[in-house]
Amino acid sequence: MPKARSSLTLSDVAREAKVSVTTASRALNGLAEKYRISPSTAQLVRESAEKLGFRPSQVARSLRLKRTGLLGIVVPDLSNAFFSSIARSVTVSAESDGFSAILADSGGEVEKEKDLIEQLLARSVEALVVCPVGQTFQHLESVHQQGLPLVVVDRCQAESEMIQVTSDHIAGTRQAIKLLLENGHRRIGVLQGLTGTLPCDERLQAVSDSLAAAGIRLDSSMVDGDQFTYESGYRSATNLLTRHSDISALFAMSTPNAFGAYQAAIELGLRVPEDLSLVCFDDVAYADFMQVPLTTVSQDVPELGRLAASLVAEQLANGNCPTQKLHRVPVTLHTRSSVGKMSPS
Amino acid sequence: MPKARSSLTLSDVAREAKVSVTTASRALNGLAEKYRISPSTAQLVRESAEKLGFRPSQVARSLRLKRTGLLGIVVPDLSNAFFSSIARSVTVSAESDGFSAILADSGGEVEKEKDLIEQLLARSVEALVVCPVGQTFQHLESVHQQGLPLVVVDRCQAESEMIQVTSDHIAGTRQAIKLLLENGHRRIGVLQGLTGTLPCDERLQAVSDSLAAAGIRLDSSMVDGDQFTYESGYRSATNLLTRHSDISALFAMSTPNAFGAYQAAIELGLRVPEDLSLVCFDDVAYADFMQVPLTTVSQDVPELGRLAASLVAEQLANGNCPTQKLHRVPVTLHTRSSVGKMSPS
DNA sequence: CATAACAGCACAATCGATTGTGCACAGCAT
DNA sequence: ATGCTGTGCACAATCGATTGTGCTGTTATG
Repeated sequence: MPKARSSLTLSDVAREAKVSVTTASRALNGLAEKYRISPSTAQLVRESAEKLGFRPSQVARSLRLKRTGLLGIVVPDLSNAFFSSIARSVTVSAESDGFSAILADSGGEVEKEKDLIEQLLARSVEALVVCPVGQTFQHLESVHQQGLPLVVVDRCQAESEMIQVTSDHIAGTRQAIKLLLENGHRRIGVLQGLTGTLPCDERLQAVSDSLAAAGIRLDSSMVDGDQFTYESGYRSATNLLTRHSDISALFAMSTPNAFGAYQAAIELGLRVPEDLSLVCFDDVAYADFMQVPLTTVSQDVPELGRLAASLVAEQLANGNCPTQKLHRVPVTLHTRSSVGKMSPS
Repeated sequence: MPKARSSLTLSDVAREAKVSVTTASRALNGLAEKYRISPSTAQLVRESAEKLGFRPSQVARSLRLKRTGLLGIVVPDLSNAFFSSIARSVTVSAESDGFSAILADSGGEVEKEKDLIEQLLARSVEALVVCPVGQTFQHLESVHQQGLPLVVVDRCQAESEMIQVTSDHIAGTRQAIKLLLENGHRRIGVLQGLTGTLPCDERLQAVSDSLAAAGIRLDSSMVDGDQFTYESGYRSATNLLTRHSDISALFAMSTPNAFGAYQAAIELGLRVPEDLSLVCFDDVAYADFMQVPLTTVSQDVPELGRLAASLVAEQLANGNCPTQKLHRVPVTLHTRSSVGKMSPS
């Protein structure tokens, strides 16, 4: 019965096998041949280790080998399905590469994020996957310049040498706006997420460009909101819809934004999609069971995580940066019933 | 400009300040008085450290101090909102206690779970929070007996000396069944989750007891399913509803189970709640925006995590086990519209 | 003037594992 | 009998930080 006492060290195994720690170490690490340990001795060591239930201290190995086998993940909010899904794919990938993942939740605060990254560096993580709060990047650039493998996910920074992964916000937004235009909508409002972040900025720009291509100018009074939250969606939708009674469609930058808008519409006596069409970025769980199944531009979230993990693995293996810096993951338009044809007024 | 080169050690700081490593260590750890380091020297050391951007190696400290400041968390599926929410509260609590959390995803496989726990032990985590797959506990008992602070969450084991946290499944189930009975339902089917787990078993027993108290016997043919998944819910609901055409209500053990059942009902031409009432354990995001807002028994998931974290903290602080072993967190019945009155046939 | 008393700091061992190198002994040839 | 080649294993340094104890110089006291 291998009672793994926590204080079981290699020297215990060595004593049991009546050999030196050196020999024990080599036998257990499969270096018997290289260091001419006789097969019988090696076998004896392995049996002793097994018998005692020995498990080498990763702390000691880490110190000696300068390899911790640790990966750091920082996300703004683990209770958000988007981030927990990323955390999951990164964690699982890391595990299959023999790494363990330290997960940290920044709560959406930049200062906390900096703090957590410092802590992770102090723990000698070998790589870092960060979903940054997204409005400052200095601390991340600095990590990158120190040569630590780093992958930024989702809220990237335009113009950077860092390895980054995010969705194809522009293509996704274009598809959504195209759908609205095809259904006759000309007065389209935008519910923004956290401003200053790349996903938000790119989507807004793409809305503007798509509309411009159709000869429509996106007035800034048609844009509102500043968070990816339900509350922000509710407030900004209320603002837009009361300010412009002719708005026939809303483009929401997140699912919570969209539900906030939906609630606002209900309270204003507007029916979806009859009086107001709604499209949003990010998918909804059980969308088909909603009162009004939302048309969405869904991101391939697991793929974002997997790609991030494989980019980390690549850097760890090759020791150098991949040449491509900014990686885009395709998105998918899910057409459901929240978009209606504009009634000829 | 504190360029934190990864290979910056205490001896670099010592050299910069022209003192010994010993003195540098003591100055930086606030032990200046205890070891009679002059205030000016201490100040000098601190400034040198600051100037160089020194960050002590946690690996080396861990080895020397036998304290890693690491906490292990194991969950079956991080992409499941229930577990990611638990992971979040545990992680956040750990962070505020100066710990870092290593998160591991067992994918619902017992063998993987064992493996991951072994790895965490090898990394010298100081405590473990585990949401086990839930059908075997030997490996967990063994960890507990080794004296490592361990808290089991959700799928507990009845009759154990381990510290465990779970919801009050019995009270929750009673409320749900009471609601159904009050609405005149007598033929109630049960959609089971993973059998052999405490949540599943307790809920089933509670259904049986509640019905018995009303003079109704729960026949085993009224119970079906074996997973907490959508598919299991769909299959078992289809089975039950085709087998017993007189079933007027279903008690589902999870949200996915309930949605599977809802889909099955639709396909069988049954309306909810007119033809079939539906209650489930676990809450739904945006429940009010569903076609049929589900009546649920919602668990206080963040509280499960917080309680687990505080039980860990207590063990870490006192070095001894809390006297109460099995902790129950209250649940809340959310009455929505998926339960209807039984029409007098 | 001598010596105790104390302030201020450094030496060296330690945590547990890894690794370059050296030592002892066997077998073989000269 | 001496030297040489291998085989099989152990010594000791190392990773970076912590800590009990010892050493040096200054000041105070008799």
